[in-house]
Amino acid sequence: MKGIDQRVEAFEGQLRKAGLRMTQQRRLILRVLAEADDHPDAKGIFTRAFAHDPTLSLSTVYRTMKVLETQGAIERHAFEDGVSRYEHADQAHHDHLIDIESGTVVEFSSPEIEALQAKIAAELGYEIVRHRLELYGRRLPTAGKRRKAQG
Amino acid sequence: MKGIDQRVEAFEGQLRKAGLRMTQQRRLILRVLAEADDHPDAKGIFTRAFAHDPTLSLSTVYRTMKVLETQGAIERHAFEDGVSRYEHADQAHHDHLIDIESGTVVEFSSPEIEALQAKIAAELGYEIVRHRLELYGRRLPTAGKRRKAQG
DNA sequence: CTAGGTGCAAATAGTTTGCACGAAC
DNA sequence: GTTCGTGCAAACTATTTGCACCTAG
Repeated sequence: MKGIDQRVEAFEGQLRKAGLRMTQQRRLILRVLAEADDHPDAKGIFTRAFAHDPTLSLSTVYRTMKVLETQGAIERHAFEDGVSRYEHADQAHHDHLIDIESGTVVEFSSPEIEALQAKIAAELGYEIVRHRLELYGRRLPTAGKRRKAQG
Repeated sequence: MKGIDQRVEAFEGQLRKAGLRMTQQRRLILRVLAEADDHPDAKGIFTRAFAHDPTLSLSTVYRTMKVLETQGAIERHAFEDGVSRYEHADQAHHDHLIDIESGTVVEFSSPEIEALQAKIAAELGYEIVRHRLELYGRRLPTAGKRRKAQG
């Protein structure tokens, strides 16, 4: 897991490399994204950034998100609630499990599932460009000690 | 695969059982849905139905879709384009592969993937209520003869 | 008859865009 | 000094809703 500052620098590097300007607004939004460990939507990002710069506008957030998505610096997800949610893309690919009661998003990854997806697609005559896998579930009433699946 | 009329009757039965009225508009929308072998959005359904009854309104389509979804008679999907797309639910569960060039939607199902999903969720302490799996791909340049995966 | 359904228009919610001004390079 | 980016307000798209009228049961 990268540190916040490294992540902001990485974002900045991506923008510069693409010949884009590093404005105060973008720097601020980048920092908010780097600090986020959840999947905020545009308004959420705006709210957090607005606290540091009350002149920021929501349009700028949307425009910045679009730029960053194009650069591949962030990923946009559209969960069931209909709004676009974002997360920085400096991490390994993963899918999401959404707690239907609390809205909590848990990340996981499964190479086995990925492999099966590729196989199925190939059988249908397709090559997968990207995919979306979301599990919507309810917390199991367990005694305790569970840990994060990874692998 | 059920016939169109049987499907319309099934829809009608579901509505009646729920104590809801069978109006001309609903009958028409039901027929459009029963005849659809794709995944139309509200406007698409409206357009097809409107051809048979120019007094129909888009609001009625939306309201009807909501009722049908509540009854479990149809399924609503939100693919990447952002709009809600619908399909009748009188078929076995399946997921979708979307051709990113043509927009064509191919259906498939994989018990292996479903099993893995359940396993992963359980490891995270969750029970799956529903899920969403969409593959976005490009057609492979093949010589020919491929068939629908089903397994 | 009368509760539920419909059409229309207006309201929402999320997101995008035109324009004039300001800032990064 | 140019060009790109920003704020604001207005536009847009998908969907929902209030209201008066209509119709299925």
